[in-house]
Amino acid sequence: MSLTADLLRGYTDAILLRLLTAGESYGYEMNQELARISGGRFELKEATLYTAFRRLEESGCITARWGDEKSGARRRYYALTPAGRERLAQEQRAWEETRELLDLLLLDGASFADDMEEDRVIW
Amino acid sequence: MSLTADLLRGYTDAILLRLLTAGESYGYEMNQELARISGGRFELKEATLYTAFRRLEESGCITARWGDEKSGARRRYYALTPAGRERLAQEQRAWEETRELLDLLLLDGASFADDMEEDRVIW
DNA sequence: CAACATACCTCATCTGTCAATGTATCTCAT
DNA sequence: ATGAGATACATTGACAGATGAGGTATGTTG
Repeated sequence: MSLTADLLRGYTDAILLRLLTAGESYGYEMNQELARISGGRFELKEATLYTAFRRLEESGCITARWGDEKSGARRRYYALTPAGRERLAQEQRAWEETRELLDLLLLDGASFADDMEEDRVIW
Repeated sequence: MSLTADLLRGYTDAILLRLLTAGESYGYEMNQELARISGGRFELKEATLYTAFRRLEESGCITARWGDEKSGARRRYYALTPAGRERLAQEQRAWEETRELLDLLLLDGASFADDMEEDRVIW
């Protein structure tokens, strides 16, 4: 099972913001970077990627500029804004909370089948 | 920020399956149980809850039966099927993978701003 | 009797992801 | 030089899951 953005739905924006904390970059490169970092496990579909950039630009989390490439395809460079950094920090906190909750709801107390009748409460 | 299913999008089904490993239950009770377990942090909207049950029933992960309550509102009891257990196990594995990936992409290597020029690779 | 809790259900809408498709430039092997 | 493949961005329409708003019905309690 290869991980696509559907499982991380809602965190695409945060992931991109996080990447940009390393400095300005552009879509294609960022997606390659994601593939590299994740050991090939994760990559964004292009449509997902570029809609995310629009969203982030419109909400003031990133700014965009066209690069002045002398050769090769044109590139659109993105950079974090202060609002973007704030948003990232907030999403990171949300992730940590979500992670704990899902750990609790999905994984903790592994064995508790047929325990309902007893006083022993698993959760 | 109160956690709703939108942040855990896609894991609603797994959460319900997990609850049912403790034995047969019905929608309203399961939602209360979720609120209790999560210390009030999490609850499913009713529409989300019941669409999830439909989905799970259609995909053969749970079975449903009407309770024979002598008094009070009628209840629809759900129970895990073998397919449901298998599905849960699979979703649990998916969650663990997703969790590690998001930790990596969102949290690890906290300080690396302006390091792009150097050979020192953060990720 | 009114309010509230219990308990289930459906419909319309919104959001994020994605497949498909299109554009354009450059490199490299044949 | 021609065709394949990589680079790089963009748009469209479809789809799935979550939710707000509304509905039904019963039982309890002030």
